[in-house]
Amino acid sequence: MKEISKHYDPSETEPKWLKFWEKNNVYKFNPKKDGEIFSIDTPPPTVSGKMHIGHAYSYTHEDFIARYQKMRGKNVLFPFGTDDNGLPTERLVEKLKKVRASRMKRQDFIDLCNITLKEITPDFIEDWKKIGMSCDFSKIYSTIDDNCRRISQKFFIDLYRKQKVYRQEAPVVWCPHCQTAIAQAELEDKEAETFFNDIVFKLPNKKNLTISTTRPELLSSCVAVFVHPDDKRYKNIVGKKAQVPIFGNRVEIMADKKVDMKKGSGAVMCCTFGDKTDVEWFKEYKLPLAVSLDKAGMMTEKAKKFAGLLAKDARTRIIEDLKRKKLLLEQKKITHSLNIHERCKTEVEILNSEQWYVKILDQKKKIIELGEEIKWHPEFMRTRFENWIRGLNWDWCISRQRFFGIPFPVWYCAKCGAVLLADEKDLPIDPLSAKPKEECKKCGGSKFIPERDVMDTWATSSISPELALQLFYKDSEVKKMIPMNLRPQAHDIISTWLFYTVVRSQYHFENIPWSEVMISGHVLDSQGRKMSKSLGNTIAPQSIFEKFGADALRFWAAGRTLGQNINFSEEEIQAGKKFLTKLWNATRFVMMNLPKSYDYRKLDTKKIYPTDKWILAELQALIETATKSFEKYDYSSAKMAIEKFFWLKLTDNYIEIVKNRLYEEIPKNKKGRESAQFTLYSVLFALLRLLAPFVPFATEEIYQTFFKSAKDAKSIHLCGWPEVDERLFDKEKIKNGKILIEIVAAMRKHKAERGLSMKTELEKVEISCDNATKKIIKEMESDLKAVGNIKILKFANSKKFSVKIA
RNA sequence: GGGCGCGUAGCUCAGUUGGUUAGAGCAUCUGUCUUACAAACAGAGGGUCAGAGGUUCGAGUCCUCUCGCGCCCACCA
Repeated sequence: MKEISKHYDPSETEPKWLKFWEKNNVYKFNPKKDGEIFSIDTPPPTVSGKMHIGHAYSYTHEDFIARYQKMRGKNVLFPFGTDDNGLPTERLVEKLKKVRASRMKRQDFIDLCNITLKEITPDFIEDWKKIGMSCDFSKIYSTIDDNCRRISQKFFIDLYRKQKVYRQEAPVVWCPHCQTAIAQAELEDKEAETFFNDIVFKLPNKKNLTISTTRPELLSSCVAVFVHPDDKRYKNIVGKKAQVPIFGNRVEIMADKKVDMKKGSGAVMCCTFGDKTDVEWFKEYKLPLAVSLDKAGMMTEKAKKFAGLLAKDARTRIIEDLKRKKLLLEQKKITHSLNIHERCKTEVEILNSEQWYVKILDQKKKIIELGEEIKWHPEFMRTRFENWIRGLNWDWCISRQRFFGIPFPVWYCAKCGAVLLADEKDLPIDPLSAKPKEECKKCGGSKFIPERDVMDTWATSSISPELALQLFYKDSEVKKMIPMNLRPQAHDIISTWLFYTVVRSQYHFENIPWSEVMISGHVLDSQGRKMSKSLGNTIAPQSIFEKFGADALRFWAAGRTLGQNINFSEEEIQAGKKFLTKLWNATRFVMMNLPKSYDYRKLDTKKIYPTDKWILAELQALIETATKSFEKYDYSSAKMAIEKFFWLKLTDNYIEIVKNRLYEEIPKNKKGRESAQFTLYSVLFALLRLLAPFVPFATEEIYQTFFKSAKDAKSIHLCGWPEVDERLFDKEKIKNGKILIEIVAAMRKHKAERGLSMKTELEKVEISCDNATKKIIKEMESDLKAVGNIKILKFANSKKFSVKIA
């Protein structure tokens, strides 16, 4: 055999096998191929420049499963796509190109987005290949491409026809920075310091009514004052009017149980809109609308002399004004939490505006039930899903007053306002450039106003099963592929992507979108903190590929139970690399001791030595454990079992024990050598296949270098999952191996304690044991004597097992 | 305030339905050039399983409470 390096070098092998897999279509999906289909609704990553370590962590998890299923003989549909429309993409382009969408012509900005995506997407996807994803990369969808626009619009029309989507003017969560409506799921909390201001409202009897507020700038929006119905202090003023300071208008004092008597003065102003309670009161008591903030977060004419100011500045000016007029009694510094927009961290407002909504509030119970039909891994993630649904307060607002997104295929009749939908045959369309082909069905009008809004990015990604399936199936074939087998994703988007997909699937197909979901955790830094750019504790996966290789990274990612967060640790990744070196060297050893073009299938299995039967039994147990674990999506248990077998059983013990049989040149023990050769070869080959889902590059390199002969599968990943050989099935032998290892350990300890070399000859070893144990040891006597270099092996009859060494 | 997860060796984590003396890797210490691997190998030390109570012949594991950490949600006047 030619000289082969003692070290395994991922930087050399990984790019080589990437090319090989692509060239040989190893992961290409053929819908017509035989075998049960296993379909995966791969998360389309949001195009963001570079893959981050969290991606690397959760995408490898799903790849473990995809590769396992493939080796089990399933026809695995593992598609790939990118999510690249909506606000996230707009923000990325604004950052990369240093532009502001709001200051550009609409079409220019859209063009720039498309150009930018073309520039950055290929590099972005490259990292997903580098990490060893076994997706079919030959067909990729992008959520902004023509086909996705078509499907997204088609499904919108479906929602409209099924009356699951409606347009309404109502208070909605609004981001003044992005100048668009957003959904509840896009909110984050932020702790902030502010002042709780005690402000004087005048009562008709000239007495003062103190109102506490953090938002004095909304005074001009005040439409009522509320007190608690049981509050004795205010009993006789309910129904009377209070005068709003500075602005002078009078508003009714009303009683409602939502008021907290203990908070502030126990009297609260209701503005349209300061918070969610204001919205509830507005609706319940049919209060008038008083808008003092515009879509950009600036004061309106309603705020009179404060008009045109930013809310923040208006607050300062109003406070000054109140102070001068002696209408500000006290300012208390408090910390409260407020809602910010997750994309830009701006404090959100509630604004009245016309938006498209998908009905979800009337479906809460149904969606929770659907969640129960899906199998969750881990199970507790379902609770998060249910909690989120129970807490929902708004229907899902899907319209965005933005630019780079999928347009609504809708016009409005200029005369009567009726909605006119585009014809499905014409999709995808942009209502801004296309014109309807018919007249208004309601009034016969022929003038139309196009919808300028675009859809929220989740409105498209929530039909990802269909986007993925359409890469390989016709429109008419999609329905029969639902539910798909698996949705893999991380836990942070249970309330968005996962939830919305269940909703959409129910509306379009009256079915769950997938039968199982697997939810990954996050990567934290070595101290368990969230990784963030501001903390400077992020790790680029690209630097890990370079330093340790993708396999080492994958090995690390397999080390934590599914659903749990993991602390980043370079030492752990180092350990993965060490494992590969060991695997490489163990293989080298085996191959050095095999004849050329060895065919393990030829050996008569009746001639297997007892010691060899032990390791084969261990292998059988391992295959069973690994299979069971993978079926439960518990890849970390599988990995751990494989690792322990390899290191503790195979290399530390079995190989050491049979070495001498292999070294023997004289054919007096030809059978012993052949049995060891057969065992080593078949154990290692099985082990390699068990490891292939975790470390696809290294196992491919080893397979191609040492195992593959002309008639074998062209890749380890096409070799199939190892199976237990019925002829060798004997689990009882595991117990025999335990006895053997115990004796070996005793001899090693004896030598180590005396500082002796492991080669040192032992004059006499005496084993005390019962007759049954003696029989077992006797069977393996020659191996035992050889590994310990024992001159005389003696037995003593005793119920208690012990080893005496002289 | 509610929900979920976590708390096991110095560190990172396993520990299946309760069942001998609680495991692994990293780190530490001692030794070994041993014809796969010295980035290796052999051995050793190291734990009141967060705390308290309970169920049980038996609890890291089941129940109750308390404490600590993390995440999600609510509160936002």
